[in-house]
Amino acid sequence: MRITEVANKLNISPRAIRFYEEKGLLSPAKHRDNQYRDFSEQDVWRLQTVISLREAGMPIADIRSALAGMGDNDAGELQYYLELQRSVMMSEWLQIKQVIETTERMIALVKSERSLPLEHIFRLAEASKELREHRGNWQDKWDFDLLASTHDERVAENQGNYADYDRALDLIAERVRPKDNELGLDIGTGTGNLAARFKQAGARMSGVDQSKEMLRLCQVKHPGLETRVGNFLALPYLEEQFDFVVSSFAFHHLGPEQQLLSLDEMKRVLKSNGRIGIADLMVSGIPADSADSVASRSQPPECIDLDRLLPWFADNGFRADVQRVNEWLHVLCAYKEVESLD
DNA sequence: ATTCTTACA
DNA sequence: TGTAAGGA
Repeated sequence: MRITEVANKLNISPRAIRFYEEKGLLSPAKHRDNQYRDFSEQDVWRLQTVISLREAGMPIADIRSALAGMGDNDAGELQYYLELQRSVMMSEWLQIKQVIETTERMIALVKSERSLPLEHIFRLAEASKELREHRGNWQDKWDFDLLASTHDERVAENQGNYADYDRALDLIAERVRPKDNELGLDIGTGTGNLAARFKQAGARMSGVDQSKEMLRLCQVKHPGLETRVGNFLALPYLEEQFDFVVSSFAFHHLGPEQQLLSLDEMKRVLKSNGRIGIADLMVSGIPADSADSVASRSQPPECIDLDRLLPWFADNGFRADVQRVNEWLHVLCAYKEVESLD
């Protein structure tokens, strides 16, 4: 196929194709006499991959390394990158939604009073700045795969805590009480240990993880789970999809602010009467003069501060209760508060 | 008529 | 990446 034909079929300009070639993303054969490019099916397929990844906002340089990692015509790898694309688009969509919301508030302000507070303008500016910078966030997602290969070993090493780990997973399943055919989401599902418990109880489970390697292992262990590559702060699902959202030993990886954002995300994908269950390392009542006492406390490297988390549940109409498994390990369950009609 | 390369916006 | 120019 000649370049114009390919360009028309893929809806891009010939110039773009030559540009990608110049950047080392393609290397179509060229005719001996006239130097006309001749695109094989494989070339076209590869080019389509480039286009898809570009549309997801991936920089040329990253596409090059991604393509280097996968052979030609590798559908499995492409699926992963397309899932990554969905994940990124979801996250951009959320940010756009925020910009729309602040814009609407500004419109309302301009309507009522004619003044427009300066701080709102700044807020809008920062929001769109984040949106622009977001296209550079691909790099973060690469590193997680390095951890994945080690994951199984680390879990195996954790035998000391394994009893409690298992007990916590049982406990969370017991508290959330999945019913037959309910839809559930496991965030940071890893190799699917927690999700599998809920699936056995009759629920239809989806699992999100940042690492494709992790999900690959998960698919092998639990073929019945639907898995998606995604971020805790931008779950790759639409609103009100799930009856419950659960997570184990993943939440503490987030910073304090991110934990709250993540709860917002959980609420977004939850149905109106949805439940939340979290099993993780948690502490409460850290003394105000924390500097000394925290240092003196023994183990927790990263830990969830319940005093920060619990107010969120109250503010968002959840009734939360915490059950202690051991000194650090807790199980937090939250149910939608039922309006009392008296 | 098409495509190619190169330079520049 | 788009556009323009000059050649094959």
